[in-house]
Amino acid sequence: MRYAKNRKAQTRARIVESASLSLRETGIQMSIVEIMRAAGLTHGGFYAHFESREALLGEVFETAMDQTLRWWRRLAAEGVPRPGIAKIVETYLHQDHRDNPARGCAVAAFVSDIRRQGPKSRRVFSLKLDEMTKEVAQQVAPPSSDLARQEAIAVITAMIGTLMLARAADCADLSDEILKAGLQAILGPGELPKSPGSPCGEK
Amino acid sequence: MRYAKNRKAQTRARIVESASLSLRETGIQMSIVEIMRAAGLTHGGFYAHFESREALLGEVFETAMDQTLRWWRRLAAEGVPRPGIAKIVETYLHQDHRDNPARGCAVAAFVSDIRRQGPKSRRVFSLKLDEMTKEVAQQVAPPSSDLARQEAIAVITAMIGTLMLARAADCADLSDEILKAGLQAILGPGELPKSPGSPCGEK
DNA sequence: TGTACATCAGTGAACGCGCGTTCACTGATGTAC
DNA sequence: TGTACATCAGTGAACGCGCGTTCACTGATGTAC
Repeated sequence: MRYAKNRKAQTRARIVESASLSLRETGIQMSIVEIMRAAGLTHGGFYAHFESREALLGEVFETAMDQTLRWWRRLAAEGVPRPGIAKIVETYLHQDHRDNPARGCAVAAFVSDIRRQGPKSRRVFSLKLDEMTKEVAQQVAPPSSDLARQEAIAVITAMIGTLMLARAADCADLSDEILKAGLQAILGPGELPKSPGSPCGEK
Repeated sequence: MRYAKNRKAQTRARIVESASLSLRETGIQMSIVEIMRAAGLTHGGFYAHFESREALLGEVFETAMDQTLRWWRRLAAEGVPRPGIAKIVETYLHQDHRDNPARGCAVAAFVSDIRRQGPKSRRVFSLKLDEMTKEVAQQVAPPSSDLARQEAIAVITAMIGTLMLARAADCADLSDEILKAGLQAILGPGELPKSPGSPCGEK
């Protein structure tokens, strides 16, 4: 071997991470040139790591959803002794998350594109979504019932819908109003959240 | 004039309508060739009607959101004497709407793309969204209060989030479960809806 | 009513451009001696 | 330790393709006589 044994794997991971950011920032029309440049490489090297653009996409869907799932788990752990759900929802519907899509929730970033992907990517999406549902179900009370699962789904869809509309709104007033309405609808009219500890999705 | 006076306007409207369908079915990466072919024309004629692809896009955003708004108004009228909101939500979260995005809700079709549009399109989106919020606020009880507006926003975001996730799910079971969870979260655990009168958005 | 003309909505070939993909090459590094 | 060689991750020019856009042309139709 001419290079440290895991050097190629590290480069590959860097490309995936770069693509994960691009996907959430630019959308599914992100280009390979853009991804590779952001990873500090030139576009030609791409095919030493991936068979095609589509192959990368599939992997990025999975990686990004895993990141989001881990983020939620971290938040839930920080949320005790309150129900973990409150910490998740407050962080998710915070302005910092709204304003930083590139490091934010994967689901909100590409839900609308999944419909048009191949069966493999669609499968991965559904499986990861199911994992996320289970995680959230454990944070609502009472956990582990059919009702908890149904509630978890409702919380997830409400969070995602709220975030996407808040991001689409073009003036801060309307956008903040949407965030607040979503927050209160999910958590009830409790005290307003003090600025949460980890403002954004990653790092 | 060599043609009936409103012939050009009719053709133009046909292009917009074709683009409105394409936008919701294919997404924002719809092509001019595709739109014009669906309108029974060839691509070259496009620039006799629109200055650019972007100009068409802006007009289609507005037209499509207007169609959705009118659809909601029709449903609200059909929903009396029950609160009109029930009719809207039940129809919105019905399988027929989920399975026919091309003729369905404009907001769900392109919320995630609005962020990346120019200020004009973003403005139009926010204005139309505000109109939709007002319409829904009139259907919740008690209408015309600040609380009604906040509730209306929550209903809209929940509907959109639910629909988008249901469309992304790759198996019917999960997708139906999402629709049902969204429905119950918004309307409460009432009787399940009998198949609504107008299954889909348009016509 | 019938014919010649003028108009311009719509056609389709052609353009440049950015994209995904390929490929001959390079040059940094590990190995053999 | 020092030198020659082998490897292959990464480079960058080149490719075909589909896209948005342009433009010279056509042909259906309204108007003038």
